Amino acid sequence: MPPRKNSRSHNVTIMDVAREAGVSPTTVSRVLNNQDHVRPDKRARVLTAMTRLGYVVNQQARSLAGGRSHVIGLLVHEVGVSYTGEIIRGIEEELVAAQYELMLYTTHRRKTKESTYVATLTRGMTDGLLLLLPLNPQAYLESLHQERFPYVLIDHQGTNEACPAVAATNRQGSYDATAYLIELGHRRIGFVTGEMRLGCAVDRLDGYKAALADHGIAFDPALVVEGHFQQPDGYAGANALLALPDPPTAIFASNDVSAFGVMDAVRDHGLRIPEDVSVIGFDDIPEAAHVHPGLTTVRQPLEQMGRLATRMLLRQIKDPEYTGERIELPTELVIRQSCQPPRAAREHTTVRRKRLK
Amino acid sequence: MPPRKNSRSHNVTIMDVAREAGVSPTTVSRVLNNQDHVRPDKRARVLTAMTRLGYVVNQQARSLAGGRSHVIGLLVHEVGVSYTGEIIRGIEEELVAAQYELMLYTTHRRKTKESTYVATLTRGMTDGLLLLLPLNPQAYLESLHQERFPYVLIDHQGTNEACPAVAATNRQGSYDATAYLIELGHRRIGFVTGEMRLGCAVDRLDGYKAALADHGIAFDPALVVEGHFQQPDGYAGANALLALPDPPTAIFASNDVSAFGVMDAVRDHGLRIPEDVSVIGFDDIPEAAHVHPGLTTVRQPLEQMGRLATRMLLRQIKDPEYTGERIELPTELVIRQSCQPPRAAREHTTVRRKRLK
DNA sequence: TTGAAAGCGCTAACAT
DNA sequence: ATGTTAGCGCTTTCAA
Repeated sequence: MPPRKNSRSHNVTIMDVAREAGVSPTTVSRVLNNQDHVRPDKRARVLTAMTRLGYVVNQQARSLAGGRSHVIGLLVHEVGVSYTGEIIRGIEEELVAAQYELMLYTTHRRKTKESTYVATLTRGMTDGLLLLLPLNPQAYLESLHQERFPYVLIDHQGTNEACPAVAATNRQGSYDATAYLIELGHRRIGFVTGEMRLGCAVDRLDGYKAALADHGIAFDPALVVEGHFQQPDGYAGANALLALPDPPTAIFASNDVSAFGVMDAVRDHGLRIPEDVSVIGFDDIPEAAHVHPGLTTVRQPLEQMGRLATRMLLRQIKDPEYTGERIELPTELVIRQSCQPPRAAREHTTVRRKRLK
Repeated sequence: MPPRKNSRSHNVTIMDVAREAGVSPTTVSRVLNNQDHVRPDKRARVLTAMTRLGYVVNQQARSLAGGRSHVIGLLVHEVGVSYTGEIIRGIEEELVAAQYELMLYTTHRRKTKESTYVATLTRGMTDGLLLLLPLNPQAYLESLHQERFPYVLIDHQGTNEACPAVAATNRQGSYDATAYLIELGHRRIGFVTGEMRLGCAVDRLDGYKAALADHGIAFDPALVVEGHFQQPDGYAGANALLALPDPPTAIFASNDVSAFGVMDAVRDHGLRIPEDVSVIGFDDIPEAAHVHPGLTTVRQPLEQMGRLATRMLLRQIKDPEYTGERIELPTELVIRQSCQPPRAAREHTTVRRKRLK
């Protein structure tokens, strides 16, 4: 049996490559790192030797010697949801291009105090950190900032600090969705909030209120129910909304997942979507297109957010001068089949049409 | 400004700890690795020194020196779906206990040939690999096996090789679900398959057929439609099934996600669940409980599968003699609200009841 | 443009 | 039970 890998067996090292190519290990290292001061022909010889020998760089040694680890960490709250999946897809794409690997950390994993946690993360294992929608990033940020460790916040703009982050135009997106509903003729629009400790949830509620105000519709607190971005929240919220003496003709859920809950509740009330109640979501996760009727929603460019954040992080890693920036990507209203004018407006339209004839 | 971490700044090393504790670096290393032959009092002194100095182990150095990297890799086909999320949850739990980190690899990321890919994975970065439902694991397995690199297959039993794997009793689970439907009185049961290149999909179809046969119901190929575990497959499949001259009274989807598609289709036909059509799924992902009506399904212990696989992998890493095993975890029928006896049977029951009176 | 040499922080023989 | 020593594979001064 061949010796087990990772034991004391001999791997192909830059020494071997150097010998094969007739150069020094240093030169091989230079080629490896795409540095200058290597004559093209030597570079070529090194490259050939590498492929011939099947050389694979040892990241451990590389980073131990003071180079980069070529690994970035992703601190994520919840894996296994489309929202996260889409963002990771974007991250991975950039990482492949940059020859980087991804270390996955879930926030709920440890009970140890944050400082130690971050210390572990930053201690050589990774060159930088991507923080995906952390509930309370302050704990990490402080330590990260102090150590001048590269990081980028994804979809988190609620903090006052001027830290590197990429998010979407939550307020505007929410405004657009609400305005769309209003323009369809809806006047009583229910709203299911997201986790209000999150900036994006607050922004979405703000956008809703702003659109109402701009269209001269009084804000009715009774039409707002609190949720936490989960499907059951949408279900419960819509049930409450539909039980109102004067129920809404449309319901806006702060994310697609809770919109699915809303759809279930509407149907459980024996009502149809969109004939009886219009439903609109936020995010445009893949399921939004797969559900029936197709969910009209506000598209967040999740994948692109992941990409941009990664690019920003990578740039920080390469260039210590660059400290990142705050980017807001535009949202976009994706119209599918879950919304239409309310009954009253439709009848009105019919009447008008008849008159026109 | 403090120097940027990971640059040439001085980190606390075992040398520092050794000095502080008045022992040799080796002893510190022994404490670090929970090895024997260290007197309790010295161990205590080392531990104190560590916390006092805020020592954090450097994994890179550790694995470079021939020890373990304390990282395992997870090769996953699709992140961002509950199925994967649940399994990862289980993996993480075990990893935390073992002080291991998780490296995430997605199968679609690279176009480079598999051998190089695996070489990269196995080259020191990770101590072992978890393969989550790879479509064609052969490419990896061969190389892995050859290098005697620790790995465990999760939810993949279709290969003939006797390789370490943990899966669920797909065939039995499917049998149970079908039998349940039959016992409710259903005779025409539609079946939406999964991705048939996957062993688990084949097993589930087998279980369906076996249950039919055992209950003296002829297998009708017209009642089986092919899918790929996706929601639109369930939708299309159910549409086809319901358009049949003699449509099924119940539909069994090979996984919950496609069952959601089935539910949509049933409702789009103006039919109710479970009054008109019963629907049953497979997996028991969290959404199955959040949907309305609650989806009756076959529970796969996903989280536990992740845990067991991880434990098996960790054991392989620690003990080179142990080469792993094949484990099948039992599935369990979770009854919610999406199934009930078919109309005919219900009427029949009513009649019988009346007679009994 | 190239190479020699000195570590990075740790583990693992091999002493003792 | 503990310490000494020699690397692991690479990057990085520094010198040529």
